[in-house]
Amino acid sequence: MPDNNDYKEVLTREGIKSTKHRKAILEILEMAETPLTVEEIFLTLKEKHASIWLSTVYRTLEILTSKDLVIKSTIMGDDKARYELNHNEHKHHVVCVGCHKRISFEDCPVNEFEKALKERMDFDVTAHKLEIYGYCKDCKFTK
Amino acid sequence: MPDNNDYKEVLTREGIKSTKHRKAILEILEMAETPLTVEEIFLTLKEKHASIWLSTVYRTLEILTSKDLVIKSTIMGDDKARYELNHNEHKHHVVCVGCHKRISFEDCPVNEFEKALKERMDFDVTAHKLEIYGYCKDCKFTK
DNA sequence: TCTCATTTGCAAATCGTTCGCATTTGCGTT
DNA sequence: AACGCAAATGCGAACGATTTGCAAATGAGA
Ligand SMILES: [Mn+2]
Ligand SMILES: [Mn+2]
Ligand SMILES: [Zn+2]
Ligand SMILES: [Zn+2]
Repeated sequence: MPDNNDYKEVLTREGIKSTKHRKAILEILEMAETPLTVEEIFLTLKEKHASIWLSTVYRTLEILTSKDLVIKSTIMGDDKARYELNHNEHKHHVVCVGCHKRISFEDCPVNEFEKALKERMDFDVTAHKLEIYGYCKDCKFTK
Repeated sequence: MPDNNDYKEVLTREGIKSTKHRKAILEILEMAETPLTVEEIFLTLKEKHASIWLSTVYRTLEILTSKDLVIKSTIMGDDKARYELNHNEHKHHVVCVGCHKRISFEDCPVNEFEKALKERMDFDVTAHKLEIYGYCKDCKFTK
């Protein structure tokens, strides 16, 4: 749980200004245990009596994403984007379609496969997106 | 390349009416070699001098998707949905971020992994989404 | 402290998608 | 073949997430 100064350093390193909004948004993402929507972040800021505009939240998340400090994603059948802090770990999620719980895992089965793609079709992989859907142990009986 | 009657049969089997719009859209998806956006489908219909409204294309694709005749998807960093015929094969795509070429593959590395999830966290998998990004052999030198 | 590019406030626009409602059409029944 | 009705479509307006334009405020180096 870094304090404000840590974020200031991070932002400066990326060549962008350290502002109160940017630090506040990074803090909120740090606290979150699941990826948040723009609106969720916006409302959390409001709860903390911050005076901020929705478009500023959008612009902030956009630049933080471009600097790879934040990861943007969208889950199946959901129109709004979600954002989470980039901890630079390679992980994916299992999503319960019953209760919308998200459980992450780090032993990605795709890594190995990518090497084969390089061989097979001379394709240089730079990223991949994987998400698994189904019913968690609490929801399996209600499906 | 089925003729109109084949689609009529399919639509009837799903309990929905066989209309000229629905058959035309299924035909367009049949011809396509990549998933199409709603607008692309709409414009193709217009080229064929069809008199149809955009909202009808949306509604048609929605019902065809709900009947599992069509698959809806969105690719990273793209706001519009894309649709393709469901051939009931388990496949994924490698997408070139240079030229947007899509190459499908069927030897999915996730299938095995899903069994492990069942053991590890008692999670019943119903689906998964996997997409791999990078540079194809024609684009690797221009990146 | 001064300067200037960057960031934000604020409001309006954009754009893919959905909705409402009147009219038309497909299809099972007479 | 004509009939009746639920389903599908025409048409336009609304919606909701996101983007954009521009003037005012602010952070960071000189
Ligand atoms: Mn992975
Ligand atoms: Mn798969
Ligand atoms: Zn669950
Ligand atoms: Zn390419």
